[in-house]
Amino acid sequence: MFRFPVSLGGSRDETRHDQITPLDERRVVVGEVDFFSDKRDRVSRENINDDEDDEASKVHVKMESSRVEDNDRSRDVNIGLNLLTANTGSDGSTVDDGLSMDMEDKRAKFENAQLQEELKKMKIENQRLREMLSQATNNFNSLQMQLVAVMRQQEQRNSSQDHLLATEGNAEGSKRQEVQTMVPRQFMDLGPSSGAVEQDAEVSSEERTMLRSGSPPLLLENSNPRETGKRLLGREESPESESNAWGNPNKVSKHNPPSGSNNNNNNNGNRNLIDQSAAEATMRKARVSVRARSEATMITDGCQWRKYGQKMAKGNPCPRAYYRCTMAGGCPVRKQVQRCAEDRSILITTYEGNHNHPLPPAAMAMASTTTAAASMLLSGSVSSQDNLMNPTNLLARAILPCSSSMATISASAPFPTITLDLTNSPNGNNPNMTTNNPLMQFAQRPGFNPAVLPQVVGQGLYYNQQQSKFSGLQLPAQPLQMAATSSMAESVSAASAAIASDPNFAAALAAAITSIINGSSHQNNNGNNTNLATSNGDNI
DNA sequence: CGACTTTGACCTGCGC
DNA sequence: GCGCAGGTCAAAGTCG
Repeated sequence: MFRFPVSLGGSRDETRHDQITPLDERRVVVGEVDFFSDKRDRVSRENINDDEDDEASKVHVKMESSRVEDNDRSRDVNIGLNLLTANTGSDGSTVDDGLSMDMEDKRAKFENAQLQEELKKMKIENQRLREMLSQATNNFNSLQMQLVAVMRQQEQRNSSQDHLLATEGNAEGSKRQEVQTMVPRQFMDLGPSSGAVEQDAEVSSEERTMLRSGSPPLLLENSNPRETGKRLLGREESPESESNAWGNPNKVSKHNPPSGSNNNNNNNGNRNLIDQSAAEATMRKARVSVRARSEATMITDGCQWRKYGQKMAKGNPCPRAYYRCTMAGGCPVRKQVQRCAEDRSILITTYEGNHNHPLPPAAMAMASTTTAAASMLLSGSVSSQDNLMNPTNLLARAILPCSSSMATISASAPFPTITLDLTNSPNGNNPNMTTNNPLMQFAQRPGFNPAVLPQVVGQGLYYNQQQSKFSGLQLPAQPLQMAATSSMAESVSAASAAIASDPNFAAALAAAITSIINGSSHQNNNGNNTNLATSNGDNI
């Protein structure tokens, strides 16, 4: 009995090519015809390429010499020519002066062609370097602008602090500043902690041992009362309460302040808790939006979803669908799916929340992507495009080592949202992305399934998340470090090379992303280590 | 029969 | 205070 492959969508041709059964002879004929036509196409394409090459050399040779036909022949036998010139045997004995002149001529033309090839390569390389330079310049400008913004913020903070000092006293003001500076850190802690089950399932045993033996949480918490509240709050949250919080963010803002005011008569404590609840609310509202071209109604991300609502959004003729994760009861993760109003082939999927249950690898990847993106989004103090250039934003650097147009952070949206745009085409506005961004190289492969990319991204980001987790817990990140590449540029080129050479694009991409992230995390770990130094001083 | 989708009603925040 | 828009709920319908 033979089972015929059933394709429930996607390209049928692939399965037909792969699985041909003896009873399938009629289809084999079709397959053979198709294959032949492919092959013929390929052959003809190669011929065309050869012709193009010949055309190029012809053009060149025409400038050098009028004997075009010889050039064609020399192109055809250029390897043989080398052998002939090296061979002074029997053939050589019959060569007269006229023929040797002809051979020399051919050799010269061959060398010309080689030089032409090298020149072409150099031009391409030159162009690439120029593009990299312009991007580096852009990055530099962005960083410079960000630095200015940060300095301005610092100034504003100082001025407001002075005001506080005048009104509330020194201690109050300094504590307030500390709270402000701690908020991003808290975000980094919150993300992983909220998905504790999922995280723990993936952390290796050694890492867990390190977590427990290296720095007992209670010790840390007791030693640093400022962080105690935050950590306890982050960890003691039951999935149910979190689910409620995610389900209705407004409830958070309603419920949390009274609890804070009940527990603390101290103004400082109140402020801390209010800040915490606000920060948590912000974290929970953080969203990761993925734009991808897809005809399907939904991106398959490995999770089970249940639709719980549909609404017509203003300004978009396509309805917005609301889904809830049903892989575990009370999972707070939700997603919205909507087609783009301008281009209906673009599917916009917006995720929010962290899963509270173990996930299959594919789903885990997407979950890691959203969590990491949310952490990245909220770990920075500024919600702007410039923030993407912050070296600590691993996601940004992992996804856009060379370009900032693939992901954007929206500060104007009601919730902080990071958008991963996978819809840019090679013919789009930013051709640099295709040449320098390994993700885009992958995304633009024929037959690329947009649903796969977030998963692959997630695989890489997952390691990021782990590192964020550790850094959030004030643990040394060095044991997790792998051999870091010397620079981002090397990582990118290595990634490109890996993808280009490996037929298994998914595996190659995973390797590439890992290498990129290693490069990033190396830089980031340096940053973390500086944090570590200060926080260790507090904690120990 | 259970899981899922559909769809109208309801709740909440926000701007005027 | 009112209306609007976004988001959620829950009853009814559908499907395997």
